[in-house]
Amino acid sequence: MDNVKKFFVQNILKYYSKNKRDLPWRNTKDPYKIWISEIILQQTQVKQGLSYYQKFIQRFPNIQSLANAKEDEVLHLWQGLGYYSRARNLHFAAQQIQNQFGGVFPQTYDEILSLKGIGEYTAAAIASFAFDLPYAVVDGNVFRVLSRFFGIRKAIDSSEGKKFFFDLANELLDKTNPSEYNQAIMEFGATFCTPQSPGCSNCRLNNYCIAYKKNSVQQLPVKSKSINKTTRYLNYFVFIEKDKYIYLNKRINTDIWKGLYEFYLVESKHQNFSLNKIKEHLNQLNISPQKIISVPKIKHLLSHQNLFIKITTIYVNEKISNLNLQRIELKQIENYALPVVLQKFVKVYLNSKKDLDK
DNA sequence: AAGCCGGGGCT
DNA sequence: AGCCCAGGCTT
Repeated sequence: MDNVKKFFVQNILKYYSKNKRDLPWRNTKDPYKIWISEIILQQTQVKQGLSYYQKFIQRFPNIQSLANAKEDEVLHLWQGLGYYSRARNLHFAAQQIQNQFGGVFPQTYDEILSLKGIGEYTAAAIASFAFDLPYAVVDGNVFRVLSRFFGIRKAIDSSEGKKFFFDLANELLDKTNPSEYNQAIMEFGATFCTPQSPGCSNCRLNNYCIAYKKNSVQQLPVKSKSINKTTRYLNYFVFIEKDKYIYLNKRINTDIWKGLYEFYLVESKHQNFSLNKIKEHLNQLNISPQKIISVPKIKHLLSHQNLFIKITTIYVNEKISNLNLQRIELKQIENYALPVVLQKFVKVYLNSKKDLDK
C-alpha cells in the first residue's frame, strides 16, 4: 500500500477514536443485535432508527423470540420505518437460522450472506463487527469518502464502479482490526464527510484529498441513473359500522406497503374521486351510506412515487360482507400495521372520537 | 442491468 | 423540489 493510502487509513482511525458516537449496537458483540441494527440502518439514518432498535430488541431479545413471532407483529413494530420487506425478511431469516443453523447465528461470511435480506454490505458488517473477519463494508458513506479522497469519478451505480470501490475498500481494510476500521470509515462519512456541507476546511485529510484540492467535493460521488417518479391517485373508503367496527384490507401484492393493512382502496387514473363519484361507487357496491365525510386531499411523497390520497369515511348501519375485508373493532386498529399516511388519519380520527366522548 | 421498495431530514 | 440515508430483492 502506498503512503497516501496509509495516511488515509491512519487518519480515518484517528478521527474515529476521537469522534465515535456511543450507540447501543457498538457496545455488544452479539451478532443478533448487530444484525438487527444493520437491517434497521439500511437506507435509514441513526436518528430515525434508534428508537426502533430499542423497542425491537426489547420485544425480541434473541433469535428464537423473533422466529416464533407472527409476521404481523414484526411488521407492527416496524410501522413507520418504511421498506417493509426488511421486516418480513428479518422474520424469515430468524426462522432460517432456527432451521438451518440450529438456532445459532452463522459465523462465516458466506453463511451470513445466505440469509434473506442480507447482501454484501450487511454480511461484511456483521462478519467484521461480530466476528472480526476481514471483509470491507461498502455503503453510501464509503462510496462518498473514497470517491472524494481518491478523486474517483466512476459511477457508484454501475457494475464497473462498484467493483472498483469494492476492491479499493478491501485493499484499504485494516486486517488487524476490521471492525474498528469499517466503523471508522462509515462514521467519518456519516458525521464529517457528509453529502452536503462537509467539514473540508477543518478536515485532517484535506492535504491529500483530491476532490478538495480540485474543488470537486460537491460533484462526488458520481451517480449515472436518476429515479423515475410516478404519480398515483388513491381513494380510501373507511367503512365504520355503527360506530363500533371498522374494515381493513391486507396488502398482499407486490407493491408498496406489502404486508401492511389499509382501508378499502379504489385507485383512479387521473385524479381523485369527487363526491358524486364516491356516491356512484358506493351504489355499485350496493352500500347505502348514513353519512359521508371526506378529509382534504393528502399529498404523500415516497422516494419513487407521488401519492395523492383522498380518505372518505363512510358510516353504515349494516354489516359489509361482499368486499373481502376484515371487520375489526374500532379500538383494535392500533394493533395493526398501517402505512404512515393512514396511521396519521387514524390518530386524528380517534382523537376526535375521544373528544366527543368527553 | 434495471426497476422497485418508505419515510424523515436537510438544503 | 431534490437529494440523501450503515441496501437488497425481483424481474
